[in-house]
Amino acid sequence: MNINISNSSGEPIYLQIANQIKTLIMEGKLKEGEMLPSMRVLATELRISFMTTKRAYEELERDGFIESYTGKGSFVKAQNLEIYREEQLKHIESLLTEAGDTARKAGITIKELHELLDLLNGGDQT
Amino acid sequence: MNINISNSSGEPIYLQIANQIKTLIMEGKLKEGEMLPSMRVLATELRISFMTTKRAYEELERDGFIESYTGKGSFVKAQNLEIYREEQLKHIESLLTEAGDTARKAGITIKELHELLDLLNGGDQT
DNA sequence: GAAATTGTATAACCTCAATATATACAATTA
DNA sequence: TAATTGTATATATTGAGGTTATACAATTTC
Repeated sequence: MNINISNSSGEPIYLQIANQIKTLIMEGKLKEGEMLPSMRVLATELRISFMTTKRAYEELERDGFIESYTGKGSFVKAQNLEIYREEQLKHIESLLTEAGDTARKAGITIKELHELLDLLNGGDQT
Repeated sequence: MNINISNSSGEPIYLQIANQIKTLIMEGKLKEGEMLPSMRVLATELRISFMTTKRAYEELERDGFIESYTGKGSFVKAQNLEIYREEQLKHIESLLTEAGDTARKAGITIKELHELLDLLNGGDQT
Protein backbone atom coordinates (compact mmCIF):
# COMPACT_ATOMS: atom_id res chain seq x y z
CA MET A 1 0.00 0.00 0.00
CA ASN A 2 1.31 3.40 -0.94
CA ILE A 3 1.16 5.83 1.95
CA ASN A 4 3.21 9.00 2.06
CA ILE A 5 3.78 10.94 5.22
CA SER A 6 5.27 14.39 5.54
CA ASN A 7 6.71 15.90 8.66
CA SER A 8 6.34 19.45 7.38
CA SER A 9 2.65 19.26 6.56
CA GLY A 10 1.47 20.17 10.05
CA GLU A 11 -1.16 17.46 9.81
CA PRO A 12 -0.61 14.74 12.43
CA ILE A 13 0.84 11.51 11.08
CA TYR A 14 -2.07 9.37 12.22
CA LEU A 15 -4.47 11.60 10.32
CA GLN A 16 -2.33 11.60 7.20
CA ILE A 17 -2.45 7.82 7.23
CA ALA A 18 -6.13 7.60 8.03
CA ASN A 19 -7.10 10.12 5.37
CA GLN A 20 -5.03 8.51 2.67
CA ILE A 21 -6.55 5.13 3.42
CA LYS A 22 -10.00 6.69 3.44
CA THR A 23 -9.32 8.07 -0.01
CA LEU A 24 -8.09 4.71 -1.26
CA ILE A 25 -11.28 3.10 -0.01
CA MET A 26 -13.49 5.84 -1.43
CA GLU A 27 -11.77 5.49 -4.81
CA GLY A 28 -12.27 1.74 -4.77
CA LYS A 29 -8.56 0.98 -4.72
CA LEU A 30 -9.12 -0.84 -1.47
CA LYS A 31 -12.15 -3.08 -1.66
CA GLU A 32 -14.60 -4.55 0.78
CA GLY A 33 -13.11 -7.40 2.78
CA GLU A 34 -9.59 -6.64 1.70
CA MET A 35 -6.98 -6.89 4.43
CA LEU A 36 -4.93 -3.86 5.28
CA PRO A 37 -1.25 -4.17 6.11
CA SER A 38 -0.86 -5.05 9.77
CA MET A 39 -0.25 -2.11 12.08
CA ARG A 40 3.30 -3.24 12.74
CA VAL A 41 4.19 -3.87 9.11
CA LEU A 42 2.92 -0.48 8.05
CA ALA A 43 4.68 1.17 10.96
CA THR A 44 7.96 -0.44 10.00
CA GLU A 45 7.53 0.66 6.39
CA LEU A 46 6.89 4.23 7.44
CA ARG A 47 9.53 4.12 10.18
CA ILE A 48 7.18 5.23 12.92
CA SER A 49 5.85 3.68 16.09
CA PHE A 50 3.16 1.13 15.47
CA MET A 51 1.05 2.86 18.09
CA THR A 52 0.68 5.63 15.58
CA THR A 53 -0.58 3.27 12.90
CA LYS A 54 -2.91 1.85 15.53
CA ARG A 55 -4.19 5.36 16.15
CA ALA A 56 -4.81 5.76 12.43
CA TYR A 57 -6.66 2.45 12.24
CA GLU A 58 -8.73 3.38 15.28
CA GLU A 59 -9.74 6.53 13.46
CA LEU A 60 -10.78 4.48 10.44
CA GLU A 61 -12.67 2.05 12.63
CA ARG A 62 -14.43 4.84 14.46
CA ASP A 63 -15.51 6.26 11.13
CA GLY A 64 -16.81 2.92 9.94
CA PHE A 65 -14.29 2.29 7.20
CA ILE A 66 -12.57 -0.79 8.60
CA GLU A 67 -12.83 -3.44 11.28
CA SER A 68 -10.01 -5.00 13.26
CA TYR A 69 -9.78 -8.41 14.94
CA THR A 70 -7.08 -9.41 17.37
CA GLY A 71 -4.79 -11.99 15.85
CA LYS A 72 -6.37 -11.71 12.40
CA GLY A 73 -5.90 -8.22 11.06
CA SER A 74 -7.81 -5.21 9.81
CA PHE A 75 -10.28 -5.35 6.96
CA VAL A 76 -12.20 -2.92 4.79
CA LYS A 77 -15.89 -2.76 5.65
CA ALA A 78 -18.79 -2.34 3.26
CA GLN A 79 -21.25 0.61 3.20
CA ASN A 80 -18.47 3.12 3.28
CA LEU A 81 -19.99 5.55 0.82
CA GLU A 82 -23.26 5.72 2.69
CA ILE A 83 -21.61 6.09 6.07
CA TYR A 84 -19.28 8.74 4.72
CA ARG A 85 -22.19 10.69 3.31
CA GLU A 86 -24.02 10.51 6.61
CA GLU A 87 -21.03 11.83 8.47
CA GLN A 88 -20.47 14.68 6.10
CA LEU A 89 -24.14 15.46 6.39
CA LYS A 90 -23.85 15.74 10.15
CA HIS A 91 -20.88 18.02 9.78
CA ILE A 92 -22.79 20.17 7.34
CA GLU A 93 -25.74 20.31 9.70
CA SER A 94 -23.61 21.65 12.51
CA LEU A 95 -22.15 24.27 10.18
CA LEU A 96 -25.55 25.38 8.96
CA THR A 97 -26.95 25.47 12.47
CA GLU A 98 -24.14 27.70 13.61
CA ALA A 99 -24.62 29.89 10.56
CA GLY A 100 -28.30 30.19 11.42
CA ASP A 101 -27.64 31.04 15.04
CA THR A 102 -25.08 33.64 14.12
CA ALA A 103 -27.40 35.15 11.57
CA ARG A 104 -30.18 35.41 14.10
CA LYS A 105 -27.98 37.28 16.55
CA ALA A 106 -26.80 39.71 13.91
CA GLY A 107 -30.21 40.34 12.44
CA ILE A 108 -29.40 38.59 9.19
CA THR A 109 -32.35 36.86 7.60
CA ILE A 110 -32.53 33.26 6.47
CA LYS A 111 -33.26 34.58 3.02
CA GLU A 112 -29.92 36.36 2.97
CA LEU A 113 -28.32 33.12 4.06
CA HIS A 114 -29.74 31.38 1.02
CA GLU A 115 -28.45 34.12 -1.24
CA LEU A 116 -25.02 33.89 0.31
CA LEU A 117 -25.00 30.15 -0.09
CA ASP A 118 -25.58 30.48 -3.82
CA LEU A 119 -23.16 33.33 -4.16
CA LEU A 120 -20.37 31.44 -2.45
CA ASN A 121 -20.89 28.21 -4.30
CA GLY A 122 -21.34 29.33 -7.88
CA GLY A 123 -24.52 28.78 -9.83
CA ASP A 124 -23.31 25.81 -11.84
CA GLN A 125 -23.77 23.00 -9.34
CA THR A 126 -25.48 19.73 -10.09
CA MET B 1 -19.35 48.54 35.38
CA ASN B 2 -20.79 45.18 36.26
CA ILE B 3 -18.65 42.33 34.99
CA ASN B 4 -18.86 38.82 36.36
CA ILE B 5 -16.18 36.23 35.81
CA SER B 6 -16.39 32.55 36.56
CA ASN B 7 -13.48 30.22 36.94
CA SER B 8 -15.54 27.14 36.28
CA SER B 9 -17.04 28.26 33.00
CA GLY B 10 -14.18 27.01 30.86
CA GLU B 11 -14.35 30.21 28.86
CA PRO B 12 -11.13 32.21 29.18
CA ILE B 13 -11.36 35.24 31.45
CA TYR B 14 -10.36 37.72 28.77
CA LEU B 15 -13.18 36.47 26.56
CA GLN B 16 -15.71 36.58 29.36
CA ILE B 17 -14.85 40.22 29.89
CA ALA B 18 -14.79 41.11 26.21
CA ASN B 19 -18.08 39.40 25.51
CA GLN B 20 -19.87 41.02 28.45
CA ILE B 21 -18.66 44.44 27.38
CA LYS B 22 -19.70 43.71 23.81
CA THR B 23 -23.17 42.90 25.06
CA LEU B 24 -23.31 46.09 27.13
CA ILE B 25 -22.39 48.08 24.05
CA MET B 26 -24.83 46.26 21.80
CA GLU B 27 -27.60 46.85 24.31
CA GLY B 28 -26.79 50.55 24.48
CA LYS B 29 -25.83 50.42 28.15
CA LEU B 30 -22.40 51.69 27.16
CA LYS B 31 -22.68 54.54 24.71
CA GLU B 32 -20.49 56.02 22.02
CA GLY B 33 -17.62 58.05 23.44
CA GLU B 34 -18.12 56.74 26.95
CA MET B 35 -14.95 55.86 28.82
CA LEU B 36 -14.44 52.34 30.03
CA PRO B 37 -12.83 51.65 33.38
CA SER B 38 -9.07 51.71 33.02
CA MET B 39 -7.44 48.34 32.52
CA ARG B 40 -5.82 48.51 35.94
CA VAL B 41 -8.94 49.59 37.78
CA LEU B 42 -11.01 46.83 36.24
CA ALA B 43 -8.25 44.31 36.91
CA THR B 44 -8.14 45.32 40.57
CA GLU B 45 -11.91 45.04 40.88
CA LEU B 46 -11.86 41.56 39.37
CA ARG B 47 -8.71 40.57 41.23
CA ILE B 48 -6.83 39.50 38.13
CA SER B 49 -3.73 40.68 36.32
CA PHE B 50 -4.28 43.85 34.34
CA MET B 51 -2.64 42.13 31.37
CA THR B 52 -5.77 40.03 31.19
CA THR B 53 -8.01 43.09 31.06
CA LYS B 54 -5.65 44.47 28.44
CA ARG B 55 -6.13 41.28 26.46
CA ALA B 56 -9.88 41.74 26.71
CA TYR B 57 -9.68 45.34 25.57
CA GLU B 58 -7.42 44.33 22.68
CA GLU B 59 -10.09 41.91 21.63
CA LEU B 60 -12.68 44.67 21.75
CA GLU B 61 -10.41 47.00 19.81
CA ARG B 62 -9.68 44.36 17.19
CA ASP B 63 -13.40 43.88 16.76
CA GLY B 64 -14.00 47.60 16.39
CA PHE B 65 -15.95 48.18 19.59
CA ILE B 66 -13.57 50.47 21.40
CA GLU B 67 -10.42 52.56 20.95
CA SER B 68 -7.61 53.06 23.44
CA TYR B 69 -5.16 55.93 23.81
CA THR B 70 -2.04 55.81 25.96
CA GLY B 71 -2.42 58.06 28.97
CA LYS B 72 -6.08 58.81 28.27
CA GLY B 73 -8.10 55.64 28.45
CA SER B 74 -10.38 53.40 26.40
CA PHE B 75 -13.57 54.65 24.76
CA VAL B 76 -16.59 53.17 23.05
CA LYS B 77 -16.55 53.66 19.30
CA ALA B 78 -19.50 54.40 17.03
CA GLN B 79 -20.71 52.18 14.18
CA ASN B 80 -20.68 49.10 16.32
CA LEU B 81 -23.81 47.57 14.93
CA GLU B 82 -22.66 47.84 11.36
CA ILE B 83 -19.20 46.54 12.10
CA TYR B 84 -20.64 43.73 14.16
CA ARG B 85 -22.93 42.75 11.32
CA GLU B 86 -20.04 42.75 8.85
CA GLU B 87 -18.00 40.50 11.07
CA GLN B 88 -20.78 38.07 11.64
CA LEU B 89 -21.32 38.04 7.91
CA LYS B 90 -17.72 37.05 7.32
CA HIS B 91 -18.03 34.31 9.85
CA ILE B 92 -21.16 33.06 8.17
CA GLU B 93 -19.46 33.15 4.81
CA SER B 94 -16.67 30.92 6.02
CA LEU B 95 -19.19 28.49 7.47
CA LEU B 96 -21.21 28.35 4.29
CA THR B 97 -18.10 27.95 2.17
CA GLU B 98 -16.98 25.01 4.24
CA ALA B 99 -20.44 23.54 4.05
CA GLY B 100 -20.36 23.89 0.29
CA ASP B 101 -16.93 22.31 -0.02
CA THR B 102 -17.91 19.42 2.20
CA ALA B 103 -21.09 18.90 0.26
CA ARG B 104 -19.22 18.81 -3.02
CA LYS B 105 -16.86 16.11 -1.73
CA ALA B 106 -19.71 13.99 -0.47
CA GLY B 107 -21.87 14.36 -3.55
CA ILE B 108 -24.48 16.42 -1.77
CA THR B 109 -26.15 19.01 -3.95
CA ILE B 110 -26.48 22.70 -3.24
CA LYS B 111 -30.20 22.20 -3.44
CA GLU B 112 -30.06 19.78 -0.54
CA LEU B 113 -28.04 22.36 1.34
CA HIS B 114 -30.83 24.88 0.93
CA GLU B 115 -33.37 22.37 2.17
CA LEU B 116 -31.24 21.57 5.19
CA LEU B 117 -30.81 25.23 5.95
CA ASP B 118 -34.56 25.70 6.13
CA LEU B 119 -35.09 22.49 8.03
CA LEU B 120 -32.55 23.42 10.69
CA ASN B 121 -33.73 26.96 11.13
CA GLY B 122 -37.46 26.60 11.32
CA GLY B 123 -39.80 28.16 8.80
CA ASP B 124 -40.82 31.16 10.90
CA GLN B 125 -37.92 33.49 10.32
CA THR B 126 -38.20 37.13 9.36
C1' DG C 1 7.86 70.11 35.96
C1' DA C 2 6.76 66.13 39.11
C1' DA C 3 3.59 62.72 40.41
C1' DA C 4 -0.08 59.97 39.23
C1' DT C 5 -2.70 57.60 35.85
C1' DT C 6 -3.33 55.56 31.53
C1' DG C 7 -2.08 52.35 27.75
C1' DT C 8 2.02 49.54 25.33
C1' DA C 9 5.59 46.01 24.64
C1' DT C 10 8.36 42.10 25.70
C1' DA C 11 9.22 38.08 27.95
C1' DA C 12 8.33 34.44 31.14
C1' DC C 13 5.48 30.98 33.32
C1' DC C 14 1.80 27.53 33.70
C1' DT C 15 -1.34 24.38 32.19
C1' DC C 16 -3.52 21.28 29.30
C1' DA C 17 -4.64 18.77 25.28
C1' DA C 18 -2.79 16.49 21.36
C1' DT C 19 0.67 13.62 19.47
C1' DA C 20 3.81 9.97 19.47
C1' DT C 21 6.03 6.35 21.81
C1' DA C 22 7.36 2.00 24.75
C1' DT C 23 6.05 -2.00 26.86
C1' DA C 24 3.27 -5.61 28.54
C1' DC C 25 -0.90 -8.33 27.42
C1' DA C 26 -4.46 -11.27 24.66
C1' DA C 27 -6.19 -13.70 20.57
C1' DT C 28 -5.44 -16.02 16.30
C1' DT C 29 -2.74 -18.30 12.86
C1' DA C 30 0.77 -21.35 10.99
C1' DT D 1 4.50 -23.57 20.39
C1' DA D 2 6.34 -19.87 17.85
C1' DA D 3 5.08 -16.09 15.12
C1' DT D 4 1.83 -12.65 13.96
C1' DT D 5 -1.97 -9.74 14.85
C1' DG D 6 -4.63 -6.38 17.58
C1' DT D 7 -5.40 -4.27 22.63
C1' DA D 8 -4.49 -1.70 26.91
C1' DT D 9 -2.02 1.18 30.02
C1' DA D 10 1.39 4.33 31.02
C1' DT D 11 4.87 7.68 29.75
C1' DA D 12 7.37 11.41 27.38
C1' DT D 13 7.16 15.48 24.26
C1' DT D 14 5.54 19.24 22.20
C1' DG D 15 2.93 23.34 21.15
C1' DA D 16 -0.70 26.55 21.71
C1' DG D 17 -3.47 29.20 24.76
C1' DG D 18 -4.00 31.75 28.76
C1' DT D 19 -2.23 34.48 32.51
C1' DT D 20 1.07 37.09 34.73
C1' DA D 21 5.32 40.30 35.88
C1' DT D 22 7.96 43.98 34.75
C1' DA D 23 9.80 47.75 32.28
C1' DC D 24 8.49 51.50 29.10
C1' DA D 25 5.82 55.61 26.92
C1' DA D 26 2.11 59.14 26.67
C1' DT D 27 -1.22 62.01 28.91
C1' DT D 28 -3.36 64.21 32.70
C1' DT D 29 -3.38 66.54 37.13
C1' DC D 30 -1.65 69.41 40.47
